[in-house]
Amino acid sequence: MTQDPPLPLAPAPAPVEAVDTRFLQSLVGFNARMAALKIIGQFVPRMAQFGLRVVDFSILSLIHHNPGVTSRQLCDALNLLPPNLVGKIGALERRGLLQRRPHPLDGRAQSLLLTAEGQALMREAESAASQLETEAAQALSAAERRTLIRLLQKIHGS
Amino acid sequence: MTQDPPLPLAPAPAPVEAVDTRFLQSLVGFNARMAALKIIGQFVPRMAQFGLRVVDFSILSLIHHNPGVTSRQLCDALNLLPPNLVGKIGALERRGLLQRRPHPLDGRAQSLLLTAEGQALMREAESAASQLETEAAQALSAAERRTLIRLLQKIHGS
DNA sequence: CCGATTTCAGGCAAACTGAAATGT
DNA sequence: CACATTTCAGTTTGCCTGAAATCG
Repeated sequence: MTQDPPLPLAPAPAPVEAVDTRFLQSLVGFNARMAALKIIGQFVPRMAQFGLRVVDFSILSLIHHNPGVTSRQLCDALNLLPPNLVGKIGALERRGLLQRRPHPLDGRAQSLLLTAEGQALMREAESAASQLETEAAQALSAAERRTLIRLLQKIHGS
Repeated sequence: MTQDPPLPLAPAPAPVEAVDTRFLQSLVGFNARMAALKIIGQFVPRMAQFGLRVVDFSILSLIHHNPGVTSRQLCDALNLLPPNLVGKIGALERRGLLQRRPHPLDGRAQSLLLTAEGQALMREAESAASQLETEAAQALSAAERRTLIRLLQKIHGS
């Protein structure tokens, strides 16, 4: 069983001056991922000022605007798995930012809501998020930003 | 040191019927991330048929269209760190999909190019990717898809 | 001598799987 | 009894930092 050494396929690969990314850039998924990484890259240090990760901000924001929401509902809205949410909720509770309460209708579930401290933190954090939004999408006009959000929602909301 | 039991802040949290996600949906980053996750979620099983992860597909696609490209150029184009790329390149080389060659101008770098097997695989994989693209963005017209890609590139290309 | 490219080694955080406890 | 919600334990994966080797 002699194994052939891999044959030289091209005579001599000329150095690549600029990488041609046209095929990948023709895919919506590639562009959406790159754009998300860029914006989130700017988002991370802002939220770090509040001691929050991006996912923590998402969780607290949903609880902020939906007092009494359950863990299951958060998992559905944020595309998280229940075991991953447990630790995050626990950490945020130990920091005194949210509370767990028995659910009024379903004894299995827990109602989540922000403490006064959590509400104060989220007012600042959401203000910072909205401000960052205008900077991150600085390359876009207001109309373009609205169009972009509408088209993105057509994808992940379908 | 008596620790106060967390005060009941709201009288009694009423059950949340539908989660209000309007604030998060006002952020470009949130929508871009959710859309990317949805599309990539459809992308993963397709690429698994070729034994490829999404990042492997991106790497092989760039080498396919840029024979002779270096690892450093791939890292810049795909937002990867060099230590993370080494193992992936090595695995793809052991599978016989690509080759490493000495760079003609820079002795530190390596020229990467696909083997005949790698080229055949990527012809099929890229065809599947293009086909999936039309299905994933089914909710969008051709004009909307072009607009979406253009706006996303305005963000991650700036 | 300094910087860039590639590579390896170790540590850290996040993800999924499986299963148990509780309640519908 | 079947199912849903929450939680815990174990495993795996991936990402990042630090440093070595090679070369410009």
